Amino acid sequence: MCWPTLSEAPLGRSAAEALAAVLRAVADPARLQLVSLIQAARGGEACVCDLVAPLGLSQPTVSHHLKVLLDAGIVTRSRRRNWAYYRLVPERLSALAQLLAPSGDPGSPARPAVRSG
Amino acid sequence: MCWPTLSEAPLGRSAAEALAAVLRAVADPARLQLVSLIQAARGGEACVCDLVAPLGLSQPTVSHHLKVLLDAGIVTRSRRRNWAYYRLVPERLSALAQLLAPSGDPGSPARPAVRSG
DNA sequence: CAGCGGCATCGACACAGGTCAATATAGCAC
DNA sequence: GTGCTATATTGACCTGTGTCGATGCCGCTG
Repeated sequence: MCWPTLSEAPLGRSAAEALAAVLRAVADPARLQLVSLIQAARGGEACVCDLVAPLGLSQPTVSHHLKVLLDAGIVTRSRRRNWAYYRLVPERLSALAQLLAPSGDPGSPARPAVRSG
Repeated sequence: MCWPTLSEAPLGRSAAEALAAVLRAVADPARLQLVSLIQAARGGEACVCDLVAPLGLSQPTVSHHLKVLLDAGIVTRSRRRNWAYYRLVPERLSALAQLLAPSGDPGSPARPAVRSG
């Protein structure tokens, strides 16, 4: 998927809503911890049973957060035996990062202020 | 400000909440449009009167969204005459992007999956 | 077949947050 | 001073959502 350029044209309403929907998926402490835990997990994947304890939330709540991340395309799910393994989609996070700061350089702003009028 | 590494150690609760607070500031369609409009504005700054019409929201609502961005450090405010001029802080957005995808390369994931799981 | 473990869904609750109308504040013109 | 313009704040409403307990579904075990 290719989002419609945060910093080029003045973002339309629907484009802004689509981008905001994905950002809202990661704008939650529990889901940020889930992303961090999944990424740090051995093999780059983790099942729900390994995620409930570190978060200190109930199992249904963890499942809910994982579904939000799944619907946003941040993670993928694969069922093996009785367990559901979640895995990150790094391209999605990279694409999101690109939209926030296309240049990616903290030292060279994408749009420097005009200095001589 | 330096946030505590999304993808290294398994993010603690308070660290996740701090990061989520800043992400929540930009995870809103109106505020994304504001960021886009301010960045595209001449001189890199815009006053409230120029932002109300494109957003199609009331003036108090636009002021509210600008305050959220201001409190999150996404924009700065400077008053001249009767107008309040808002300007982006590109470092803040870049720092946020770095946290989401430290590598920044969509083609080279930060943590490749081990194959002998 | 019955039983059990892992995960998802449902229903309900409480709180956060986006929106507006009304009002307040600050600076300029007269 | 009064009045006007630009912006910020307040109060209220209503939707969205994070949370849990209870329950349902699925696959494995015996």
